[in-house]
Amino acid sequence: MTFFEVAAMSEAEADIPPFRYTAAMAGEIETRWQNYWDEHGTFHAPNPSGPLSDPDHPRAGAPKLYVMDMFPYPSGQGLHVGHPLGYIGTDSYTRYARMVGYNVLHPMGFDAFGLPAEQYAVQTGTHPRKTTEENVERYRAQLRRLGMAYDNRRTLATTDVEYYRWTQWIFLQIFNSWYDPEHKRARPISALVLEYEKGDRVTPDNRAWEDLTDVERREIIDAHRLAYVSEAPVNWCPGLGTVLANEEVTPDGRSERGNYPVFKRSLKQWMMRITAYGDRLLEDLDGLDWPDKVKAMQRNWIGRSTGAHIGFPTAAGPIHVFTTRPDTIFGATYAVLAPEHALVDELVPEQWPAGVNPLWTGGHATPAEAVAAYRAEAAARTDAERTSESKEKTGVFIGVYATNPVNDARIPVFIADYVLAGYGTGAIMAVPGQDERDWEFAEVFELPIIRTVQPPEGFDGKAYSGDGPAINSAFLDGLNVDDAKAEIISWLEEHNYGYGATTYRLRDWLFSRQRYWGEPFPIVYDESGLPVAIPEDMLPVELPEVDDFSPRLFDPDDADTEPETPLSRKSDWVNVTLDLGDGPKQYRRETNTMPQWAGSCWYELRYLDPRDESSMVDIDNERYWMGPQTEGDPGGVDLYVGGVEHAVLHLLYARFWHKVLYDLGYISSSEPFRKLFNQGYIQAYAYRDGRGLIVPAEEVEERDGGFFHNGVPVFQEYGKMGKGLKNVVTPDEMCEVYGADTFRVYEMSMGPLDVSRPWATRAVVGSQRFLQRLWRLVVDEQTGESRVVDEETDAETRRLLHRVIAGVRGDMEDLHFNTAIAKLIELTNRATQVAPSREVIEPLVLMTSPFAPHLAEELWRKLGHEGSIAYVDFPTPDESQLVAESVTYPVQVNGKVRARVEVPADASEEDVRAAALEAVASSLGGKEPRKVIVVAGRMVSVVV
RNA sequence: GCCCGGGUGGUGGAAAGGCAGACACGGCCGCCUUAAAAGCGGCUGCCGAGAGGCGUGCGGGUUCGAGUCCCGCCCCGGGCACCA
Repeated sequence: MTFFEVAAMSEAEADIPPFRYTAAMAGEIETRWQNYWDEHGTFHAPNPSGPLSDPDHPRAGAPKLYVMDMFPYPSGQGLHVGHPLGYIGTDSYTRYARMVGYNVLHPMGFDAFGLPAEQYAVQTGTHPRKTTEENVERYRAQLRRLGMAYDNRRTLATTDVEYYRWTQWIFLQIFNSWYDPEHKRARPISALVLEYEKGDRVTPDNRAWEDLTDVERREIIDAHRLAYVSEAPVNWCPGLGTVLANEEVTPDGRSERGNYPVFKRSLKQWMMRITAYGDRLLEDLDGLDWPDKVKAMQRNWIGRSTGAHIGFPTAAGPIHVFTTRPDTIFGATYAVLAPEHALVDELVPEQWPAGVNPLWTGGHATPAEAVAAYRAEAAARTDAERTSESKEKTGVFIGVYATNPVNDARIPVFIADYVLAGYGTGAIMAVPGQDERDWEFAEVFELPIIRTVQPPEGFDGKAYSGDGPAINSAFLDGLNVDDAKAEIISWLEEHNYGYGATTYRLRDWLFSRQRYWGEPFPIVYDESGLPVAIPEDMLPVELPEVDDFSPRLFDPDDADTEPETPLSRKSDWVNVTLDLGDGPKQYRRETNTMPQWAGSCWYELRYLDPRDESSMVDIDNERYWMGPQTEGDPGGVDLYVGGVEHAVLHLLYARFWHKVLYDLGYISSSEPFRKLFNQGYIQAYAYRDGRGLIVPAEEVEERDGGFFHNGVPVFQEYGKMGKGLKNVVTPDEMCEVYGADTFRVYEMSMGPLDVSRPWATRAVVGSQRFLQRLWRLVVDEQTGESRVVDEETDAETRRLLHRVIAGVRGDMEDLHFNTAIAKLIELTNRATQVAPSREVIEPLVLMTSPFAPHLAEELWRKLGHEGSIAYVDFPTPDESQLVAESVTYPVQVNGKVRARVEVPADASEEDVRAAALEAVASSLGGKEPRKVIVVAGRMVSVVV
């Protein structure tokens, strides 16, 4: 028998009073109130205008509060108790906010495109839409059972045709825009066309615009679009049959999903020009109320570095390097290209130059052989080997010398795998004196080392990368690093050797996937092979029915394969006749679909105005809920709660789309999420037997400090809740055995919302006892009648009541739900010891309602009120009750507490001092105190 | 290696520089009960019979007073990592 069966049985068989707050009683109350809320639309939030406006709503025109959770992907497993932690947190917080007067918007939706439904479809033939919709319904039912106060009119799933219609519409806005670096914002592509037409902008080859063919013009324009097709190296994953974004590839070169090998291949794919927004995505982080950790991760991912591009002349043309330390150029004693660098083949000479150091040639007869051998060696090395810390620097001389433009020094050119093809220009000037990696390389290959920054006195390291005066650097000597940088950059620009530059680690976002279950692109191709946008009035482009949902899959290790999309096999859909303005013509549809991130890039906007059929969102509604509140405020959702795992991917993409829509004037906020909060995770113990097999966690007993399964010792481990570890506990089981309110209170009282913690079913009973005591304060368990009396409570209880009110309010504002609940328990425990006075019980019920809403509604009724508790004013503390009548001062002698004295709250400092000294007289042993410190209201400290 | 978090009873966790361990789980004792469960009440950081002493990862420091602030370490978790 499982824990839950035992618990359910003992309850059923127990001889309990007829009106006790049991799980069965809770279940009945909870269902009844969930129905009431639905029928009355209790949690509908009024918009200022449009179909969702409601001037008669109790919060119409009130200050607004927009709180959102990261919506879930509805998996086939349903929710476990870890999932709703954040949801219960935001639900409790928003229920509180509603009671203190806010017009609260708190919606919920589903991120429903994605791989699992598609993979299930491939295996079983079930349409992913069917699986997805069933899973969404299951999630909805589970969340409803927990009493979530969502505005259900605003719910959405990214797979709804009416939703992805607008996802496609946004794609078209991005496609039809370009980034104007002069105005530092996106502008309509038509403005760019106009510039070319007027001759304000020159074409790449300087020909006049009117002399270009239509196709040539389109190619020029397409090259500026924020969404564009490019033939570029992408991450091709044969095992998944699709390409992946950089963010979806792990550092060891495998797919984040499925852990298949990923290969760099040049393929034609859709890209989003997120790099154009690099500066703004970086700088605007400063104005966001986000965890520093997440900001740091985004900064790191964007990876902006400023420096210079510098040309180092060679016989075959200049080598362009990027450096963040142009000030050290006098110390550049060699140059390095990435092994794959395109210039290498052009540079390599027939013969080694005379007198070459044999160490540099790798023992090869000619430079060409040395290069080929090194390339083969580098390609065979895994990434892990390549970057392993202990690895000695490798490389090979390619037989040519470049010229250092500042002093005409002849410097050898190497290829080495410590220079990456994908960053900067794929080439560096090596300055061993100031760069640790270059120093190591220089030691291996016996290259000269010249310091150009004076290290501080006593510096005994090798490369010195800190600040200091320049040395050995001609006209830079004596300048500090920053000044030397500025000086050398203007010198380089003046002499045409280089220019100041900024590079980013951030790459453009690979936006197409070779999958079925995603948004189709609103794009067709004409006879020129160039993309043509589907007009907005022809949206949505619906996902067609197909027989085979899978892309073509390959041997995961076979890099030499080509993607084939599921939609491409549907030729009657791919080849289409459309009238796009110049009469019916034949077109070929785009057969890629959008990545799963697309739908979650803008859902915060659609919640605002889900029924708007003429626009994505009405800007008046957007301005009310998300607009900037003060000068310099970026606007956005007031509180966005979710896991830290989305720190880079989702949050960076969503910010990017939001900024494009802002630039184009569709919305008033420049950031989607003003405040971000990362909730912790609930994990659980799992158990393995002697053979290493997982046993069901709920069947394990703990005794004598050990764990046993059917009497056999097992070993405890800790991890994510999941089928694999056989340690899943579901909210449905919790509702069954304890009721939703108990479950909610338990999750909120376990600890602070942002801390991860282990699940402990057996501890849930503490929350149930709390709610049962609260219930008993109001309801006679034998008769079901109210026990509450109208007499005032005693003075001490009254002071506690107001202290609790003040404390709970503060805790709620700070999302400190665990301490708020502790205070409510304290008040409840006090209230059970005195007469059940309405003066105490009503505010107690109100304060408990954000956490245990069904129970609170029920008790509010029993206290004689009508309607819902949802919009009743939250209790306000009586300030006069917050000052105690008397204060107990601990008295310290030399830092140790030796006595306590109770004095009237208004006692003077002298009186407190006198009382304290008298109380510790014996501890002083007749010695005269050297110093007596009285901290008003706190304590007395005596020093002898 | 670098950048963030975090180390408090048997457990989850509380503590504007001011009584360390609120609240809860578990444990022990008691009431109720033929009995058990539920419920209710009491005790529960460690050492000590007690008086008392010791206690917030370790070592220093500032302070009348440090879990909290400063310096140097150790351990755990997360992120990044040859990014020029």
